[in-house]
Amino acid sequence: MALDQSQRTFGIAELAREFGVTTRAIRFYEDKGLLTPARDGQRRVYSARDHVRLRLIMRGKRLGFSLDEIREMIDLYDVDPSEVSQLRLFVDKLRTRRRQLKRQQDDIAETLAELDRLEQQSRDLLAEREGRARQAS
Amino acid sequence: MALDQSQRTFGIAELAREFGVTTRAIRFYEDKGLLTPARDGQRRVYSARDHVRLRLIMRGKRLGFSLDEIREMIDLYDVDPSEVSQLRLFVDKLRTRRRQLKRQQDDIAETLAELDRLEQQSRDLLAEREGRARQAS
DNA sequence: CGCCAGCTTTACGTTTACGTAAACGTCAGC
DNA sequence: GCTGACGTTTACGTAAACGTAAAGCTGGCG
Repeated sequence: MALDQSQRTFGIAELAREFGVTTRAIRFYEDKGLLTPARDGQRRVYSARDHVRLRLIMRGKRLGFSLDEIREMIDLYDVDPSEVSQLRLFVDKLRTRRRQLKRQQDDIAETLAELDRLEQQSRDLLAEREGRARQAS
Repeated sequence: MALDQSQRTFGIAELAREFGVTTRAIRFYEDKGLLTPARDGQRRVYSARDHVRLRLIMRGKRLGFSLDEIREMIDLYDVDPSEVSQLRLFVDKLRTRRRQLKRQQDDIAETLAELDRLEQQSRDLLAEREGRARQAS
């Protein structure tokens, strides 16, 4: 019952610093419906929920999703479970997203394997040159 | 010594069909230096190497990389191992790319975990409603 | 020969995701 | 009461990744 951390609010510059984006970007996300901060006069006040959402946005961006796709994903967290038909559609979206992410996992695995191969190759080459350099000295 | 599959060539429309992109996109990748097809008169002729490169391009796109980044990654396969300093720089790029990919792995793992949670939640809700529906009948 | 399918170049248009500048409000501190 | 830090809206600019005509070559087929 003490001070509840989840009740904190944030300023726009504060969020910008924490997540390494510009305030312009944060306002842009609001325009696109990804964030809906409260107002104190005309200043934006961000809740803990907005904070979470911004984290989700950044994660989505790192995965290469468009802001539209990210909004879809974020909105999944706020789905209203009252309508069954909506719930089925919701589960369907989950599946689609899951397939996409699994494909990304596979793509990453392949790429990492190739990077390993390339690194081993160049490591060998460097060692070989080191060896020859020692021979020549 | 029989017919070597790796010596095949491809037309632009053929590649477009196989990878599900437009010919416009393929030409665009050429403009950006990602592909360098040979010419037969003024027609483009794509080698097996170009075919591989296009596959790498598509994979990079699925991972959300920009064409510039993809070109950097692709060029890693063609690095000239003659200069040691270049080789060290090369290894450095490998590390950078690897870190980025590992971060993506983590992001995907987190997201998939949340999707699991959401799906379980909605599954429970649907089951509950099914139960109530049976009760009511 | 005409014509179509498939390729070519050139060039302007479009969407996404912000950057950047202008012009103004507001509050703390000297 | 002015300055400076921080915030606001409005609006034009821009880079990336193509889309979409427009207009022309070119090989084969009936």
